[in-house]
Amino acid sequence: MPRAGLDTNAVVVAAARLADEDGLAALSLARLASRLGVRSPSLYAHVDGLDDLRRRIGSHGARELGARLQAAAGGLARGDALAAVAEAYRAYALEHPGVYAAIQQPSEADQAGAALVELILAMLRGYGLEGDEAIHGARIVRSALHGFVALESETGFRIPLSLDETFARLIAVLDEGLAGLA
Amino acid sequence: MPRAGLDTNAVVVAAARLADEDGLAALSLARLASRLGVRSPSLYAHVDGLDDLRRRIGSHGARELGARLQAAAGGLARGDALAAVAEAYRAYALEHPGVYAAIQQPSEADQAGAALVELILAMLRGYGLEGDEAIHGARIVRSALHGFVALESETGFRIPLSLDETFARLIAVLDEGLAGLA
DNA sequence: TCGCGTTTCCTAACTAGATTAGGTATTATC
DNA sequence: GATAATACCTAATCTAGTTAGGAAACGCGA
Repeated sequence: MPRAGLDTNAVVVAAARLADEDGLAALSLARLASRLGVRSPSLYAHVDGLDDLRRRIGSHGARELGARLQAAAGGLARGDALAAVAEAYRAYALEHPGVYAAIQQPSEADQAGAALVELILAMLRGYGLEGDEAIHGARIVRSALHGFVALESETGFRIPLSLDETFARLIAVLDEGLAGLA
Repeated sequence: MPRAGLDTNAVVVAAARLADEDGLAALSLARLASRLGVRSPSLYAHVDGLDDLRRRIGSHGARELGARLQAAAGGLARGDALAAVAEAYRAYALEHPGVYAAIQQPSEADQAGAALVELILAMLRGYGLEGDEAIHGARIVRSALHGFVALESETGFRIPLSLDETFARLIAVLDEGLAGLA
């Protein structure tokens, strides 16, 4: 019988899709294998178990998210850059909730996560932030964006009131706050 | 042989401790049972399975966190109240990482979560925020606090630079921002 | 084209953990 | 002291992850 023709990348991509559809917690090797038309032990040829798979989804996602943010920020500065990056960040998390959750998992030596921070740091230079102060600023931006997005995608916000408006105000508060830090 | 004398509350409390020690993901009925000196099926007399247990840990935690924040805010207003609540929030999450994670799980009709929002809304009246604007403000505060705390407890911040200082700046940014929203 | 190694994939088997069914013994209540 | 409620147990089932070892497809050089 013919082979499925899988490789590590195909497995990770399919797993990412599955995680986005049903949630990262519902991702299992058994379900992934059946979706790929393969038995679960076969996945071990491409991936070193479930933990490794989740880590790979995370770093795949971090790379993808980084590219999106990079593209969004292109050519813009200060408030415009911040707004564009924030929108792109939120959009990615909503489109890819499972992958986004996987990105958050602690994994050592993840250069993709570091690249995200670099990108934000570059943006903060537009606010006149350098050195330690820029790092504080980047952490604040990440905290705000991650918090909003995590609460939004886990139904943490229950009151029926426009989340778009809340997010716009959050960006405004960050913009002012970063200007104030400099 | 004598009984262990468990009830639902004792099970939930022990589970919360276990979750804080080893992480919510590592919480299993088997480990909990063995810690309680009981076989795992016995837990079903007190709790309706692992999902139910996690939900109970979450609402137990939400109640506890709410009480801490309430106590922290007592008698203070505006920036002082905000700083005290923020510190208490962060301290709780660091002391109880497993329980804090459980609080985030979506569970319908959780009046404890709603109480948290009420508490923040009350605090925002000090900033002159009412109605929809107050709700936006509360969401922003929650986003910032949750984001910081989530990243901190999952080792999301890797650069060696004081997190206390970052947190102080975050509070300052929120304080200014809330004042600006009114 | 043949043979060769590599790689993908398989089945069989083991493990741990959640869960259900049904029974026994302890505790509380009258 | 009898009776009901209820902790708790063992036995058994199910799902999922993982390991071991083998067979078939693929790619490549002779």
